[in-house]
Amino acid sequence: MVEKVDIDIKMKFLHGFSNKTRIQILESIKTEEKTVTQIVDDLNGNQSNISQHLACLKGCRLIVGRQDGKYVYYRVRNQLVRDLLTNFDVVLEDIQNDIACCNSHIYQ
Amino acid sequence: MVEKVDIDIKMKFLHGFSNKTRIQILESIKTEEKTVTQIVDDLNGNQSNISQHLACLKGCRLIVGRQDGKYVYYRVRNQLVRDLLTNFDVVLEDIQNDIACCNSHIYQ
DNA sequence: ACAATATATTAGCAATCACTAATATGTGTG
DNA sequence: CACACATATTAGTGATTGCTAATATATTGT
Repeated sequence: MVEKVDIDIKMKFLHGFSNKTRIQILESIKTEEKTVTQIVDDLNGNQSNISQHLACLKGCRLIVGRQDGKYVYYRVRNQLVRDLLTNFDVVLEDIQNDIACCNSHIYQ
Repeated sequence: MVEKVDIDIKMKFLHGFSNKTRIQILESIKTEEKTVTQIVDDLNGNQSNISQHLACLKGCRLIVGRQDGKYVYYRVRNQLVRDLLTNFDVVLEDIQNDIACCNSHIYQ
């Protein structure tokens, strides 16, 4: 049974998924925690930019960080969030199949 | 098994969830199809605005519309998308519980 | 064909967002 | 303490987004 959720908290949460860099970060740390530098290298990104998106994802409660010496390791919050990320791909695969079979659809 | 999905198509898809009005539309038609006017009334929204978001959601492949006379009925694409919407609430409930128990967390 | 209703589209503007560069903070090491 | 490295923060700017109002298109009934 799913309880009522506040729409504004929900939007803050969903905001986490609305940017390509953030999605790439989530995918990068979906199965293993990584330091900021590792993520920056992974995405071939800008350190400042990645740090900002990490702060955003942390604010959205999608990831958690732990400090270890001079490194900060980030990981996806928990299995529920990982499942949600997988669920995106499941739905997307379904959509892509549909687009593939029915070329009468105009993909805007 | 989940296949590779194109990141840009994925972002287009996820864009559908990044706006409060669009989420409200999705929730409004999650279990039953509705006309544009019904949705406008439901959300107490602006007709032009809602139409634009409906076009966006259709482009994201999250909803489908069918014309019946002078009405257009919109509904959530399929069960997979409905499940995804439910999944949002499941994860969110978990996050809210966590915020509720651990007030040492600063919710920015 | 005309009026009424339903929906879509367009244009313009204000608000939000994402990026870069520069700088600040924090942590370990010689 | 000074230096190197890791990460965070800030400010500024260009791009994207979402809203409203106005208008266009489509469908039905008379």
